[in-house]
Amino acid sequence: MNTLNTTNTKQTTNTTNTTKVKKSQKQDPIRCDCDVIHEEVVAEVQKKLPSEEILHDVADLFKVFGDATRVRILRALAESELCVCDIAFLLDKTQSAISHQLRVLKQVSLVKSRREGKIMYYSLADHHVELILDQGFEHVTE
Amino acid sequence: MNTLNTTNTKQTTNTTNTTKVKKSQKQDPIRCDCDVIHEEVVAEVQKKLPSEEILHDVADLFKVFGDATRVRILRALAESELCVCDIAFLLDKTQSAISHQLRVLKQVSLVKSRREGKIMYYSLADHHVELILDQGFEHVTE
DNA sequence: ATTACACTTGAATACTTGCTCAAGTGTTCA
DNA sequence: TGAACACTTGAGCAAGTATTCAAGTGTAAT
Repeated sequence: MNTLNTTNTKQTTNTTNTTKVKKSQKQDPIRCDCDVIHEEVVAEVQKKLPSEEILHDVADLFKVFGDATRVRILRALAESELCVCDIAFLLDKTQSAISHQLRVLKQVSLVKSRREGKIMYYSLADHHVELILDQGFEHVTE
Repeated sequence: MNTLNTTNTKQTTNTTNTTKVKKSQKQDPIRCDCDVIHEEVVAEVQKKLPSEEILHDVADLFKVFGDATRVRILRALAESELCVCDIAFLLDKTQSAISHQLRVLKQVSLVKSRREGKIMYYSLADHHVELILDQGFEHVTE
């Protein structure tokens, strides 16, 4: 993220409150290859943007929801605890494929598991997961 | 998704209510390469699973949220309407990269745009977008 | 008209990722 | 102990994707 240095840049007087930033005055490292910056607004937004780390974590979380197989698994687990074989059967995929995906889901704490003999039972980690899912379904089926 | 045919499969009597499905009895096309199926539970879940199409749409929606650059754009637009150049500056990316991402966001109706002279102003399409975003941030920062 | 410029777009590339295959673990039961 | 099996794991591959680069639009001002 670039940082605005309002004191150094010349503010041209115009109606829409935009600023023409001379290329030579631009700070390093600037990759934005354009001139018009709405300085005040940008400075304000800049202050309110969450940290890079949190932004990334949020994206990673949504990334997990961004696969049809995983959404189906989560939707199924929202109905009932299931073993790997059950899920593989339901989704018509191999045990291995499901197991891989369950690992992903577990890494971001969306599902939890318990062992009973040879069988591993998976379920949703908490109710919050369902809330996020439902939000997605709501947006799609409107 | 495979379909259970409860009448055809033999139910073995055991404590955990699981069924051993003989490989020869399995329906086509079954790719699930395991034996234990909790028939009743699976049949119940099967009924409640949303359609393939909706599941896919939901995954596609979340997929859009599953990229750090797009999350940053959305977070920024949640604060204020911005032009492409503003966003490029804020995120330290090229106009082109931002423009590509804005197109993706527009395709799934997460942002809208208006032109004012040479400048295109982008903003969130509706409040619902913010809700989904907030859910993600809430889950991450707990 | 011509120039300037905010933005878009298509192709190419580097990177990511979901699945398969084969091998390995952990548990039960004879 | 050894066989059976539910599940996990790592490597490899095919498909998808974010960014860059270069060229192209649309608008305003001279």
